[in-house]
Amino acid sequence: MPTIRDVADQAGVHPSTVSRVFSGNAKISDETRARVLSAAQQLGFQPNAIARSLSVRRTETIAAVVPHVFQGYFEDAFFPQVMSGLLDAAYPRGFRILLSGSNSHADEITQMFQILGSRQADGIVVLSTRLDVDTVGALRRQSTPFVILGRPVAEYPDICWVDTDSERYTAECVRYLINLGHRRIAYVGGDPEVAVTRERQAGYQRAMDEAGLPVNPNWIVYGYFAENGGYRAVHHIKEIGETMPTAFYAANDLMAIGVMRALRELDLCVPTDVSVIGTNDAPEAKHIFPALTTLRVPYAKMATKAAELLIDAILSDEPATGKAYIPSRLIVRDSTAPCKTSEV
Amino acid sequence: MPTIRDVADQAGVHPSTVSRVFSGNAKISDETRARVLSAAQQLGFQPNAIARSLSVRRTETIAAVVPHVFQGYFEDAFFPQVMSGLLDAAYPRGFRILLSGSNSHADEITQMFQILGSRQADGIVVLSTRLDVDTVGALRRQSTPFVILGRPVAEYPDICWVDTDSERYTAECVRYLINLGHRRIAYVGGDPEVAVTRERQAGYQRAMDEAGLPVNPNWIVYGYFAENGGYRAVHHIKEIGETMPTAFYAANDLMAIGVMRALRELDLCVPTDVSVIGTNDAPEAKHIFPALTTLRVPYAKMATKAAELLIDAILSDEPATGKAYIPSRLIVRDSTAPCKTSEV
DNA sequence: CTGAAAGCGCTTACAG
DNA sequence: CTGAAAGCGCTTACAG
Repeated sequence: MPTIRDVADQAGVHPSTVSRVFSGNAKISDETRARVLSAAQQLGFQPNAIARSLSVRRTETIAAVVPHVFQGYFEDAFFPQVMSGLLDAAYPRGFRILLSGSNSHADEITQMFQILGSRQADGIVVLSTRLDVDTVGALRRQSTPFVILGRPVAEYPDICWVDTDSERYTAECVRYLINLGHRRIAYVGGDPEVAVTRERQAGYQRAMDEAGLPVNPNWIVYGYFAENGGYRAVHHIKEIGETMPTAFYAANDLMAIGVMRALRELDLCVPTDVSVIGTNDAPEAKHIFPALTTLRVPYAKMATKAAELLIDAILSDEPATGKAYIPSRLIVRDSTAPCKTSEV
Repeated sequence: MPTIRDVADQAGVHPSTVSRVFSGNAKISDETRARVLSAAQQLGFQPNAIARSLSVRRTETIAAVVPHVFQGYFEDAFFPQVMSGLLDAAYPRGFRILLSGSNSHADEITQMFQILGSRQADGIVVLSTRLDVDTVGALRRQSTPFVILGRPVAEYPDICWVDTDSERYTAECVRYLINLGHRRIAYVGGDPEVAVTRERQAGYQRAMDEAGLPVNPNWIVYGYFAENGGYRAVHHIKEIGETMPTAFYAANDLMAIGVMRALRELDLCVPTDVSVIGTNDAPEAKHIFPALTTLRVPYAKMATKAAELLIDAILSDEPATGKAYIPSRLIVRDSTAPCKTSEV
């Protein structure tokens, strides 16, 4: 491949001049520019991005490491929406996305620090939700900017994150059910180790408390974000001899779909007998029967905002700052209806 | 950030020695290695990947440009499956994925050649299905390895691609319907500009021809891969006064879902009155009612194979070669049944 | 506006 | 096994 030196020779100028016409911002006479450009054209020259990166200490790349996760991760709405959002922010700013895989949660962290330490990217958006205090602390101690998608459990003043207010919006969902007359409402959470599971649970608890409704511990079940987990949650409640709740809030749509499958087996009709609300507004939510009422979480927007904050930080040569909540929205479809009965 | 030189000073050795302990393959005395490692540890040194890349002329990165596509692209199975497949191949080989956006089909090509020409990655997997002869020709003329996901229309002997045999597997689907007794079968294609649309149509035609069944041109409709497109296909057939086919093959699941929605409006029951086969086995296919019989296209496997061929080429310093078809598989669920009537 | 030189942080062939 | 030097292909402060 031709280098800047080949072009310089061909055009009869110094390599630095060639560099100047390609980096754009320097003053170059029209005549010189034309000579350089035509020489470059003839030789098929394109500047080597790696050499440029080394010199300017910027790669115009932001990184993300893809979490090591449950089977079906790539069937969920989260990943593609996040990618879409990152590209939306990066592309118009001339940045690209560098993706790394990982094969365990520990390796995920390793990969992050690898990319950061080896300066393979100018910044990183952290997709992992399970950052412990150590990891966040280590992230702050290094100098490459980062922003976390999801509020980390440890609150540092100077950390940058973007999230949706899970507690608040789950509370809104549960309030919606309560306003429909439901009093026995179940919460089907994801992995209890994950922060968002606890946040949503807190929202559920809050809405129930505010309405003065008792929460039966048996109504709180963890389905680990799997269809099967939602399915089993219903059967679990049934098996321990509990009266069936008249409404379920599930922390993702897959689990909500599992809940509906189990209810069908028990000859309980959705929404006539039981109401169900899911979370995420996955593609299947609107195609399922009955169409699923769900809390739409704006992953793409969150990722866009995260990438914007990150790129701003990179361009200004400062650590990323700012904390942002992006609103979620309840999408009412056909899986929710007024409660038939009013006894507790 | 500390450099190799800082570590060398600290350890009292030459920078080249530090380089050798970090690049791994050189013989270094245990004592020297220990000194270097401890110096590196103290300083928090990690080798700069960009400097290394410039020196060894390898980035350990493969690129892909995300096509500029219809709204809903990121809700489809294609993109996440491909990403998953690329990561599956790249990660264990120590490669990362570099992603670029694009804002038009032309720009997609531009971005590709940008990445290739600027050597920002060691190779590229081409996701675009609309490569014309010029583009493929230009790709061959440059020296960075590439592999195309999807067989390009122009057949070059030395080009590397991975695909599924769309014609063959669509023919199998149609044959399955024919064996169920269906004789009036409609084909709902995607964008007729896209090669796969024509390949599947050829498969449809072939299966019909082999069975000696007439193909009514009115049964061939293009739904542009959208739910609405499938929906309109059915109404279109109805409106022009055509007898309704007893079976539909749709080139993706979204369109199949649209077909089912339209049939429901016409009070035609799936599968009792009409059978429907979709394509891709999108996540919603198994959750929809009735569960959709569909041709599962192994995008993840295709992408893995593509990335493997690409990385092999990179490591051997040769252009990528080989052509591979990955088998698709018909997943029979509840949207297909024997034909009630046997008149044509 | 253009040239000459030093530098970005590594690697590696060549000596010893 | 280790050092000294040249090189990977750019950029940019310094002169003029």
